[in-house]
Amino acid sequence: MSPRMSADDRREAILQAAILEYGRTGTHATSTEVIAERAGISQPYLFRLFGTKAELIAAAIEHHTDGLRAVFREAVERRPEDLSPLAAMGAAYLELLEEDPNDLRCQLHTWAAASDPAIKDVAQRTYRAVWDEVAELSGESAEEVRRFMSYGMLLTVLGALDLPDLYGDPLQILQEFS
Amino acid sequence: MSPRMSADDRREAILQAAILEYGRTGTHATSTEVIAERAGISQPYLFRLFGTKAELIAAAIEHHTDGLRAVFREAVERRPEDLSPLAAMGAAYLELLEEDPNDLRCQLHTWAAASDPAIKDVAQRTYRAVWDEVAELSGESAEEVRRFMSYGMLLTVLGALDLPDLYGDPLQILQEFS
DNA sequence: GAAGTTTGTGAGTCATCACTAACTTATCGT
DNA sequence: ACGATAAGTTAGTGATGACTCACAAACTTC
Repeated sequence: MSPRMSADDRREAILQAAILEYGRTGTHATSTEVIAERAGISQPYLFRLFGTKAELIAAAIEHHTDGLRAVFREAVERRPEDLSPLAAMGAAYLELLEEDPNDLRCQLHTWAAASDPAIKDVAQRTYRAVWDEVAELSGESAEEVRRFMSYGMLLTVLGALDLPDLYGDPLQILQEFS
Repeated sequence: MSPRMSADDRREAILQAAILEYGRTGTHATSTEVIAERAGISQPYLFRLFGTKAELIAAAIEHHTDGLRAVFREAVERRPEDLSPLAAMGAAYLELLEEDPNDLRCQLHTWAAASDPAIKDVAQRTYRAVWDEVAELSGESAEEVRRFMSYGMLLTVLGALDLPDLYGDPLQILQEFS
């Protein structure tokens, strides 16, 4: 009757659905029901594939971070010659934010939920992974990387709050890294 | 039998309890039950005083922001002569973070939950209030204020994630604002 | 000291949610 | 064709949580 999928493909579909809903509402306000619905399966099957909700969320966070790192890598690889790696990553991040404000809200939810032991580990690991990736791709000093990350945090928060006017002119900020 | 309190005092006590629990676990993972328990009253009475959970949380957020702004104001007023207002506020923020990491996590939860219409308004208003307060107390340019806020965001996130090593030497950062 | 007001509680309701058990149905190797 | 396995569902269960109702006990006022 219904078209079937390999378990791996289905897991992938579920992760995408989970990231979407997680970005909108965070761990505790997101039911496994709505994730399953968005993924096009019944809710019990989700538990068969991921065991518990906590494991699903952890996997979704990890998956989301992988995506972000890939975006950074591609941005640096495909940047025009006159652009610094940091400026390229900054521009890519800005684009992500404009495309879908809920996507980057995933990170905010993860950081906030880091006091929950079920999240803390993934939260720390993924954040450090992004930081390290930025450091490596840019090749800049620790201070410069920190400055970049701090503007990233600001952007993320202002994006989540929908207060773009406080950010002033994004392009001006980007130029600081070029 | 039990010692009584004026409704206003009780409201204040509940708000403090709410802030504490909210900082630990966020809106949806915090039950009105545990807030009531911490405030020393029954859970139904909490609803009598605040109407709904959403209103209670909104009030708690507002209250928490008032506290933060007061800390900034006092830090600036009582600073030694050779310290800039921004450096004084930065030092005060660092102290807050060391005293109680959960306290500043309130903000993270609020920003993340801003996609919820019940929170969005308070989230925007309180964030802008802090920003404006910093701008006014410091008297610095928009760019400098933004730089300060961005380091604040970074600090908040690293504090919540318990990754102090990524912050490098906090004092070095503070000197950038002196 | 009684009437009225304010502070408070105990017991319950209804919805939601993470998770399970038992049962189908498609797909694939042989 | 057929048995095995992998993909999927329906119908629950027990716990929790926001919120209500009816009632009790403390202050206040005259």
